Amino acid sequence: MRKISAVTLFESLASGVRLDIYRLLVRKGLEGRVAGDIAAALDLPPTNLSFHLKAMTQAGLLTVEQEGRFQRYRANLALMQDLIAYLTEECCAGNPEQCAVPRRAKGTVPRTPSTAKTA
Amino acid sequence: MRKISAVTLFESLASGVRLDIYRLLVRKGLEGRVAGDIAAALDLPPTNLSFHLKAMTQAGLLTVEQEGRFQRYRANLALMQDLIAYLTEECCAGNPEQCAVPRRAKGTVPRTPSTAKTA
DNA sequence: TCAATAATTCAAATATAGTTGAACCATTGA
DNA sequence: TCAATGGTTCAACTATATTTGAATTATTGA
Repeated sequence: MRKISAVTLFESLASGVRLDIYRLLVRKGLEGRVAGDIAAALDLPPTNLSFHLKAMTQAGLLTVEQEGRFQRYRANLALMQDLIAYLTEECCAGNPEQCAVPRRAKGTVPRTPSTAKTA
Repeated sequence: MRKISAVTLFESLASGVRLDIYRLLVRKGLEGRVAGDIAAALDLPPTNLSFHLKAMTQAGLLTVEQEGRFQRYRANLALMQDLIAYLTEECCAGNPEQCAVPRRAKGTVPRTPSTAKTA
């Protein structure tokens, strides 16, 4: 993960509206939700929702798939794993004994094949 | 973790400058760094650094301790654990088998006693 | 005591992000 | 075919964040 994408990802979560969108989609997992449902759930005007969904999708935090005239959005969980790894990379460099952060090799994602990067 | 603090934390990381500061301090672990060293390392004017350090400290992402006329800043690693847990709370609700996120009970931090919340 | 050092606060300026309604494009079903 | 539906884009506006230099506070060491 490069710095620019990390900043973009944090920007994607640094607003109440976008954090709500993300958490809603995390809860829904692979099912995701179509834009209209998200708008209804969060009581957002469609133009505003679209603005945020676009930003989040461009950041890679969400994926989108067309279903007829609906757009289905899903949270990209794998990318969140990468972001966490980036943040804690080199944590307590040289002093692993003082480090509270559970680490995993860079770029790996545990278990399921269902969250491959789709952005 | 409440939504308000999560948003504040993400805002704290949603800028190149602040992300650099945070990562620098994560690398330094318990040692941390004094403000002047951070300014030198990142080539920032002191007023601007101070602005960002204040925001990050108020968000709880950093802790600060006075040492004579120096201010020593450290990354609050425990809080980052909480933030990650908040994000993935209820991930894939009802469908844990499709969930790629490794989870831990809310509010817990693994291993070391050295990262107790100090903010 | 007092000049030097470390860092912060303040106010003004610039830059960036968020919101809105109107207009638009694509898909569907009658 | 074409009106209805789902969603996005655009342009204008509002709101918020970032940066800067000057002034300020606190601590230290001579």
